[in-house]
Amino acid sequence: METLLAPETRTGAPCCEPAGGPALDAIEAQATARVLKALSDPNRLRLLSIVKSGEGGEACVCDLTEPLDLGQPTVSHHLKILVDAGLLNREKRGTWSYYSLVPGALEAASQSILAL
Amino acid sequence: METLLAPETRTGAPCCEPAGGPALDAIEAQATARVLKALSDPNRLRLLSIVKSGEGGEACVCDLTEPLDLGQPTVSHHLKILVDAGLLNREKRGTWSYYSLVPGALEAASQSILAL
DNA sequence: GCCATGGATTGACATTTGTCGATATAGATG
DNA sequence: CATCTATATCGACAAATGTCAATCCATGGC
Repeated sequence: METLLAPETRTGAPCCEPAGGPALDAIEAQATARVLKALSDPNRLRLLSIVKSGEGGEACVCDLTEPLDLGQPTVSHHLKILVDAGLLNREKRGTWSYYSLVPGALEAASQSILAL
Repeated sequence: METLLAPETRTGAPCCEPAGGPALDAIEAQATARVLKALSDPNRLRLLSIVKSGEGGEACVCDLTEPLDLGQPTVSHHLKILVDAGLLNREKRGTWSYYSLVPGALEAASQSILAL
């Protein structure tokens, strides 16, 4: 369940690969696609957005169910997908589960597109 | 690394909402998800990568079928999805169809993640 | 005109995905 | 303990997705 996205499987360089690099192989493509697939649903994008703009950068499920107009099990399911993709963090405090962005995860996903 | 270049699809404000900006609405989320969904398949990522690193930034279907180990109809299908998403351009020259990246499209997709 | 070739389209099929209702679990509260 | 509340998980189901084989459409060469 450790599906954290590989930060720089491409090159050792931290950024800015020049044009003309070799095309990605099947393994890299699959890893990148796994994260982008988690981002490819409108409701999950809204979840991330709400969490990001939430108080203290976090939100609990009860804050997320109503604005999306989805059932609680469905929201929980989407949140699990985002956690599994390494994009969200879950912290349980009392009865509530608080979700927050994994620092740098969205930036890494963004970079993976530019690195094509 | 501020959320720059939020296109005018966002709010009336031109740019740079502070951290507490409003979350995306359903319409924006759907539009962003449509592009990211096109990017959420490993074979399509490889197609984009091969096209990008191809001679003159373009490639025809015959160049793409073999490295992906997929049938020609399947490759054509994926290419259509990428064209429909506004990521690839198709130009027919003679018998061949040449595909090339739409300038700025990948950068825009990348930004749409940061703009969450 | 006829045929070969590159590519798009169609139809079918198995797999995955998004959603919901029902149920289970875990912490708080009486 | 009994119960309520917030979440997670399970089972089901319709819809979407990725793939292939077969077929159709253009274009170029004879």
